[in-house]
Amino acid sequence: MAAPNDNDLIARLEQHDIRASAQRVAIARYVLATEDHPSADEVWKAVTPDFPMVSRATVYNTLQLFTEKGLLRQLVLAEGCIVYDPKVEPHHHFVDDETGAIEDIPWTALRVGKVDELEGVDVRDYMVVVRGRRKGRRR
Amino acid sequence: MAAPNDNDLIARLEQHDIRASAQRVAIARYVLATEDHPSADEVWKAVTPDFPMVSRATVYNTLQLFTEKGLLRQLVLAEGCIVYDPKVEPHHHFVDDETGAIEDIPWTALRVGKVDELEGVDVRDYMVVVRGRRKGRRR
DNA sequence: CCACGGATTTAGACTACGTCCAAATATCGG
DNA sequence: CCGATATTTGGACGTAGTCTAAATCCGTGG
Repeated sequence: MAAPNDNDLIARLEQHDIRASAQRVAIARYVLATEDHPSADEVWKAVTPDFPMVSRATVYNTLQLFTEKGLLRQLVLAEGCIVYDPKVEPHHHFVDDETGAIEDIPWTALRVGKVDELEGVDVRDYMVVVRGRRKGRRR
Repeated sequence: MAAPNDNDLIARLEQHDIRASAQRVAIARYVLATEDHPSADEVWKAVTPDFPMVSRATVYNTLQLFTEKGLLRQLVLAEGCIVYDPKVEPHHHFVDDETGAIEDIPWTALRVGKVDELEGVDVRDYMVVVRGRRKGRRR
């Protein structure tokens, strides 16, 4: 992931049908190269020192645009954003894309293998998170 | 999940070393019986109509307490809490419990089975979320 | 070269959510 | 009943995210 130069970035944006404005390139420079998983606000904070006058709204809009165009993925995994589950035994979760509702999936409904082969980590807990939509819903 | 009466709830709290105050029972009444996966604020909003003067701080503290005592689980899955990932191809994630850092796990490092057997859902995407701590870290 | 119109960006107001703290209150053991 | 401890309170505070109307940018056709 060698730091791409701006021409590469611009080409990449245009391949995805995105007009390459200065702000968008500045945002892409950071967010397309990072190993982190930044929140929108973290992206804003990271971009701002180099490009002092990007407004928050632009960063939020741009990240949304990049996601629609397939340059980024949104993960619902932000630390500090907690939801409580009264079912304490292990189970998996389904998240409905339309409503955001979270539903339980029984532990035995899915099979996960090779977790014990992961290197360098003490696993406390794991689960599968499935995203999609429920079938047979009135649209 | 027949609505448990207050005596059951009180017994359950005490089994977990929690003193059963009126506020705690009111919170437990909702959060231990729900099928939803409410955020702390949603719990507060749910409890407040029946028990008008519970402060937000109490709800937050109590949920934290219930979690420590094993009555609840915290899920980092709150809708609207988004983090961006420039790696758009499928992969899994590891979340470090100490730092909250999110790291990628290659798709092939884990094996997930039976996803296609899930009933009633169109799966768009799925991943394993592993939580734990990295080994061999200076503490 | 200029003017036009759509695309993009902007500042800042606004809301929601979560944290923190010192003071008030409730509860328990003796 | 008393004092000590546990619990709750309200309200101030900070941060993250949304929204909007106005300003600006930029490619295109004339």
